[in-house]
Amino acid sequence: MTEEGKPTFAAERRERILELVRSNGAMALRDIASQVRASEVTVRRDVRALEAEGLIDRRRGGAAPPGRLGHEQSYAQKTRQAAPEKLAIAKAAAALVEDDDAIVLGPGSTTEALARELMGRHNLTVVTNSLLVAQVLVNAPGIDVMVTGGSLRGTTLALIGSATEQALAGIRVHRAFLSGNGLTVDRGLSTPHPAVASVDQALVACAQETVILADHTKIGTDTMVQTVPPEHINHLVTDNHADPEVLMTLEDMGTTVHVAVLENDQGE
Amino acid sequence: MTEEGKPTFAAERRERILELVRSNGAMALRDIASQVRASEVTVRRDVRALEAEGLIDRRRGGAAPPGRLGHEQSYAQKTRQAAPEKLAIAKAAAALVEDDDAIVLGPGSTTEALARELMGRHNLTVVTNSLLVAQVLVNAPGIDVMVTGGSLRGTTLALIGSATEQALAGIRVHRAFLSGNGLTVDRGLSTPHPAVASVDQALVACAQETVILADHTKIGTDTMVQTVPPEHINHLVTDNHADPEVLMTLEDMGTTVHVAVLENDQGE
DNA sequence: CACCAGGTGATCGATTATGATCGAATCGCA
DNA sequence: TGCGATTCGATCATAATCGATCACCTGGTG
Repeated sequence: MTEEGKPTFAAERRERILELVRSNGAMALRDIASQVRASEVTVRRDVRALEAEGLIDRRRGGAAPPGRLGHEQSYAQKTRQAAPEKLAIAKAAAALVEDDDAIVLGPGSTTEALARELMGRHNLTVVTNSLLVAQVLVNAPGIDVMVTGGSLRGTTLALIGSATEQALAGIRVHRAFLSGNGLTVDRGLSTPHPAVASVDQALVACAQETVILADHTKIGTDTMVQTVPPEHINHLVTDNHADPEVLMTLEDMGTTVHVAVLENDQGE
Repeated sequence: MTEEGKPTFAAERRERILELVRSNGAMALRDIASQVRASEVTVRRDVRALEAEGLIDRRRGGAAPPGRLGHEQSYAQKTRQAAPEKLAIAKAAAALVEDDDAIVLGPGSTTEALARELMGRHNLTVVTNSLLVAQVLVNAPGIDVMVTGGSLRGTTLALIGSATEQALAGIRVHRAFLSGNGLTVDRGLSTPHPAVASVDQALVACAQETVILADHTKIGTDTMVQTVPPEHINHLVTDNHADPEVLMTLEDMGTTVHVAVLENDQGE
């Protein structure tokens, strides 16, 4: 040694490591060690210290700049988490669908779950503006899927806009299954998005009966635009955590309420 | 020179896999492995982990972007067929799309690849009857996706039927990009399915210009129903394995022929 | 001069990532 | 429907790295 003109103090060496990693991206511990003329053990100690300060990301075999791995949760994962209630509701709602029926399925993870429950049905015609629903049913042998046209909305994979409403204009089906964002006794079903609301109304308009799928988190919530007034709701399918008072009031207004019971009920 | 100073940490490798799959669409496990210089076993583990996070869709033989709209059965077949050619064709065809354009994209894996190439465009309006294409473009920020209505055809995830044609009736766009099953000098573009043919004609009818995407395996093949007569084909994009005689004949008939050249023929 | 303190390097189990292999399951094709 | 081929999952083997402990070196201090 002593070849080094610089007495490599610890702090100085760490600065150098930081610079190296910042400019080179991920680096192997070995390479860092050779660059700063220190043993791997020492560099490992340094990197560990830098990691504690949040200045670096440590990983097996080396180090990398921090913050690179921002894994965002995907839509698919979100739907998986609230699954049990939605599944129960979907199973209950499936009882309202008969063979040889023609129905409308709106967008939403609950209706998507309902679609999955319908897979084995025979001679069913399903009209939907949800690409998710369409995809679920595309391989079901006994089911005809009709997709409405429209502008594709990225967040929900639903079709909306005037083209959607036009496509729905000529269609008449038995029941429409919808799942909005909020449901109250006063204002019925509501959604925060005006264009979605408009389409929801069109979906309802082409069915003889309207079925709302709403888990308890949605009941009592009101959002911006009303889509279905309470007196137009023929059926409501919800879970057993919903407020019984609300349900009774709705029944008084003529809605048939179906309560899906969760089997393994985690207490609260 | 991009030497292998890259340490290839697990986290970086997974990021790379994500990017690969996101930009290339469905990929075979083997190809991913060779791209990231890791064994298939390792890639399988990575893909499994990514799937658990909901960031990727795993399927037999490979991985695909999440979002559920998949080519389940046709996946293996399609990815193996002529992936590099299709990619090259798609890249070439992308040159025919300008910003602020309005175009029609038909169904098919080649048009789907084209859709992927268009991801970065601004102010683009894309009309399609393919749910696959719609799915690809749904997350592109600068692109409006209009989906035609219609009956969902399971094998290709395309919308067909009179509803589709009706939805297209009121639409006028600059160019239509189609990819049929066969293309000959005598009969132009053809497809084995009558209903698909009818929709293809409607797609062409609402565009000022028609662009056909066809790799060499399709050229010279004739199938049941003619969809686009040769004199209506304004542009043909194909690869450099196509029969030059056919191309010249088409050019004599007024078609502008674009030949995509394969750059890297790796690992096949 | 002896001793201590901080930093550094070396060594040794323990842990981890990776790759190979084999039975099982699945797919494609006839 | 059955068969060959492919792919998957699981287990094991290997190699690399990690964490911890110890030894050493250097400089300061009583």
